Amino acid sequence: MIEPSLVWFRRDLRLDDQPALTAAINHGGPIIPIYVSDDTDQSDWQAGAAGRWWLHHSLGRLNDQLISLGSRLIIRQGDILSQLMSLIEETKATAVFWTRCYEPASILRDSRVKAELRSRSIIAESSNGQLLFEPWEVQTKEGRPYQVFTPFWKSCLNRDSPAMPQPAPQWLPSPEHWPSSLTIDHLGLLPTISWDAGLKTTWLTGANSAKAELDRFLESTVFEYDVARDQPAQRGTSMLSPYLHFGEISPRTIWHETHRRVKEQRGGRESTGAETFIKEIGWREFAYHLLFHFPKTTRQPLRSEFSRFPWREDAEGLVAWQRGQTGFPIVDAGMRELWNTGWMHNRVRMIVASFLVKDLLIAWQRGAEWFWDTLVDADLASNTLGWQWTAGCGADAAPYFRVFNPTSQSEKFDPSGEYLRRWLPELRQLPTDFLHAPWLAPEGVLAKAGVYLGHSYPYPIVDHHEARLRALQALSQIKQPK
DNA sequence: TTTTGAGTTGTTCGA
DNA sequence: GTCGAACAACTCAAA
Repeated sequence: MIEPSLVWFRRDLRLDDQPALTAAINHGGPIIPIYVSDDTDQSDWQAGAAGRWWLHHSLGRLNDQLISLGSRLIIRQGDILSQLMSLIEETKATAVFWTRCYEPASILRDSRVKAELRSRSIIAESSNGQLLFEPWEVQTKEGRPYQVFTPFWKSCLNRDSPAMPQPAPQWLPSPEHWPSSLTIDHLGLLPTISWDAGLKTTWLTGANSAKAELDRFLESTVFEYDVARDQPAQRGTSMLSPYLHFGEISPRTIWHETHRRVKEQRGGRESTGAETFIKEIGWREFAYHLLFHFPKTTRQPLRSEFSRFPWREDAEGLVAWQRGQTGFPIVDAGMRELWNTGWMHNRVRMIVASFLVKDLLIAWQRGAEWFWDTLVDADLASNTLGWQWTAGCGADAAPYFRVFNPTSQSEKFDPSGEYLRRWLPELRQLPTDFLHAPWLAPEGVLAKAGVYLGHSYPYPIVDHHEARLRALQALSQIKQPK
């Protein structure tokens, strides 16, 4: 008889394309799925409030799925290694399988856990279920990590296609006796004051919902993706980011399903939309590649000259930005969408980020921290890449002169003002001509729409024209002397 | 070693 | 209103 093995779930909350689970099945013997919440962990970048909310619900969905296979999820809390050891002792398990995480703190923790387990003659195996390509496998001809996306992605596409996803098992062998388990509620992942109403109405968590969302997207949206993804009022993006972050869907599934659907519906004809979409998955890969090779970039600029950039301390500006009270409708709409739903449209993320970093000259790290706490898809790799890119201090840095104009971005990507009206009820009555820049509206128009600048909606907290010049000036300051 | 081409998402200005 | 050029210079990756 083969002793049980533990399948240690972390950010791979699914049962299909789940190599850790496959490894346990192949190993033989009963399988004990576990989740350990480490409340002793002091490392940087603990899951933020929105991410914890998502995790709570997703653990429930994973448990549901396991129950339907005759299994269940065992929940523990405490130091990882001691919890694993106590489970091993209790269940007589001789093997632990898990899917790799790539955050610097996770790598450190997992390699210690692996070494400790092996030193106790426990089988400890990790596998890749979260990325199309391992960060260390993709390298330049000189054997170095890539720092520019295009050659990185070209090199990825020249490699063998990612493996086909494995279907979920039909049934899981269970132990005679289950070890004790906490309830998910016990982990205290939900907020104590209920600010999560908007999250509840926006999201269905879990692997089944992820699959449904992918199907919806691949039905037709993906073929318009290259254009529609820039319209925040539309549902033109996949909205798969939180599922990807928690591993409720795997990038391999997205990759193969997308290619399959393009073949099916387009008979092999190329689809710019689908290609652009897969490229976005490529950006996620690139973010992990960079985080793996440059772990300090979560706090420090990749381009070192930016460590002397003259960022401003501006507590008031930061709060106005966080609360969606900057007086720039597109910025405020985005920040309120974020606060309400735990998500923000990609185009708007760029606009609000550019505004914080360039118009307010507030350090990108402050923005990254806010996103980290409020996004349900908060992902250390993507968040770091995104903010460094916007600030111009990261890989593929934006040219110094690329400063988003919030008004023209708004007019260009939300021409009808539908997105603005959705999130800014106090501006709903304004004619579209003045909606993107209410401070330019005549008194009479504002009064008729019930808008009282400085009262019902703020005046712009900066003059964008001046702020742009100030940002360009600040950037010129850090240019290499001579 | 040196050279060459290229680099996610923009804005403004002037013709 | 539309269009092309200018906006720094640098670094990366590959030949």
